[in-house]
Amino acid sequence: MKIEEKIAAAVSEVIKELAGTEPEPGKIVFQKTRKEFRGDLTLVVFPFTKLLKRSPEEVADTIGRALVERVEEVSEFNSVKGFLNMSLTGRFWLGFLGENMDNDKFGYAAAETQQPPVVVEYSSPNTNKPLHLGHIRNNLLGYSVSRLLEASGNNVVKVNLVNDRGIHICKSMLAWMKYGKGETPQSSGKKGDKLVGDYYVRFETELRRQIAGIIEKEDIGEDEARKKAPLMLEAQDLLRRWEARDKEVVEVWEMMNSWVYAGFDLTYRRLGVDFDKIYYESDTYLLGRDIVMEGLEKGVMYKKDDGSVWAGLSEYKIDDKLLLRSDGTSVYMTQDIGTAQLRYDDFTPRQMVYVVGNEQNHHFSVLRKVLDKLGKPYSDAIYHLSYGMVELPAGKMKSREGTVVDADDLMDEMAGTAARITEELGKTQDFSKEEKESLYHIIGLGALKYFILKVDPKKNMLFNPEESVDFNGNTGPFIQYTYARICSVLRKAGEESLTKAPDSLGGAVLNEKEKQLVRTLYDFPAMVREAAAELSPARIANYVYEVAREFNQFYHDYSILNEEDKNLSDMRLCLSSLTALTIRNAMLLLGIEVPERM
RNA sequence: GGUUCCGUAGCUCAGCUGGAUAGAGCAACAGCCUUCUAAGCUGUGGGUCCCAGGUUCGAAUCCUGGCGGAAUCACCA
Repeated sequence: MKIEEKIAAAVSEVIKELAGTEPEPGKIVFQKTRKEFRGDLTLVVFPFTKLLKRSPEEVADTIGRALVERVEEVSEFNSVKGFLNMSLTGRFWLGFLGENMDNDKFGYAAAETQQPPVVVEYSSPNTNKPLHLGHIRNNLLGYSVSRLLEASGNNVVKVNLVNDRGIHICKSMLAWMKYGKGETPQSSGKKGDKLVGDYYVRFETELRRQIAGIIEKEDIGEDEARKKAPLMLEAQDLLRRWEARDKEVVEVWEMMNSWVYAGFDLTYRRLGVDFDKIYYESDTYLLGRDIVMEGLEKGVMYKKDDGSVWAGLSEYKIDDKLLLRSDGTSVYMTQDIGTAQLRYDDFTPRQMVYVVGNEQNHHFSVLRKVLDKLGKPYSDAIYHLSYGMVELPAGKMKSREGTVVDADDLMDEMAGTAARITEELGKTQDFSKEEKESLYHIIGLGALKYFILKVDPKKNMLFNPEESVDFNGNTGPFIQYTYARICSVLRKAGEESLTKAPDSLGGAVLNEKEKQLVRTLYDFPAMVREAAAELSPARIANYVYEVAREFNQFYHDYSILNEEDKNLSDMRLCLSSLTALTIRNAMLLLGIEVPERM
């Protein structure tokens, strides 16, 4: 039983004896005692003053006295204006330390294998352009949330839904067919996704030229001109040929997509994310159409005179949603209906998490309602993890203005900065070339990932390419550095004294700083559960920063290896060891590696 | 216009289901390396928690109404 539960039970007991009735269980909540007061746990007693008909001070004192008497782990208490601060015994904290210092999985719960899984969809790229900063936030969130769910005992299936068909794909295909002269990644040395992206840009450039010409000649609006532009008509024709399985078109499509996938694979690998299953829209969009047709037969959807099929949503006070165009082709919503069904058939998950930007909030709320109308049992299992935009100092990223921050370029820059700073500090003089490269990658990505994940997912965030590459303060490298420092101490201490250490724990007394650190480490398992429940890596990021900061204070103030009292020295080694484990495990939940030297 | 989200120090962000005097980092200034890694530590200055009501013993946090910003409401994805 956790100590909080034990104390809560005792509090409940005391109140029952005095007042005759037990307080509601939810009213007994503990918080960490604030630094300026003495104690480890604080109970707010205001909720009980009415029940006991006494002043907050009296209530706090009464409960405090009873707890010291009845709960052996509670050593003393003080009360300030209705706040009951209690201290736990050194024995309790040292016991916690000894039990966990060797626990590689500290903070992680074992998977409940019987439970149906949670499916997490993330990344979901289009195959017409390379990944950029926005995708990075998506990928990091999706990966981290998956790890969080795993660490709190869930079975998790990570899936990617690749949007590999549609008019946008046809645009880059068309440009390549018209202007490409057979260029391939091999012939040009370009990364496949970059090459295809270049042709997408080329299409847009040529298209704009045509539109401008049409507007000038015919004096019509831009939207109208766009519809008439020959390139646009050709792209639409290409889509129709693709849907008709035209051999030539399908070949080009397969070839260009394979280039893109090779490019994505490299980016994913560098980013450190992966998937258990990849869905392709080209495989699933027809299923959605079938389901919609079923809905039509059952009468939950309706057909307009022009042949288009709609879901009526007036009962939810929102506009009806088109599900099939008048020409019978499907839209984005149709396809998502299909993939939801497929996912349900594949895994019967208890929850389906979609990591998708907040610009699609409306889309997902409609998706749930449509699935509900269709009578699908999994409509409630759909959860849209909606995250905010990544903005640049100049505002939103715009491909037209060339302000898109490319994922590969960004990772290169981060590693480059890591290399420059590390060399300046002279930290890697005895590193081999491979070791250096690996380290700079770890630090550069650590900085990037931490920077992005420490922000609450639902908030928009600002990314300043000039300033964001900070390695001091509340940053990934700071936390990695703390870890490397601890490793250095542990290396010097050697294996033997560390394994012997728990035996001598009994003889040590924790000072305030040490106790504060242990207290923070103690919170880690609960923190993982909370972060998983909220699907918020930011909680872990901010927590692990606090751990690192507290350790550095302790490290600065007290000597570990040069402490003469052997009991103290050993205890501090244990404390350092558990701190390192906590930092490592927390960072791994964020998808961030930690180096043993830096 | 409807809906949803956001608004906390000069800047970037924390602040858990309501709890004590609202916290970090960056930037500025002042200190600390013959001692386990100074990517560190310590200190100083910096706040109308957007505004106004309400609920409560207690509100940055919950409710209502404003103001400001973002997203969305496509036979786009």
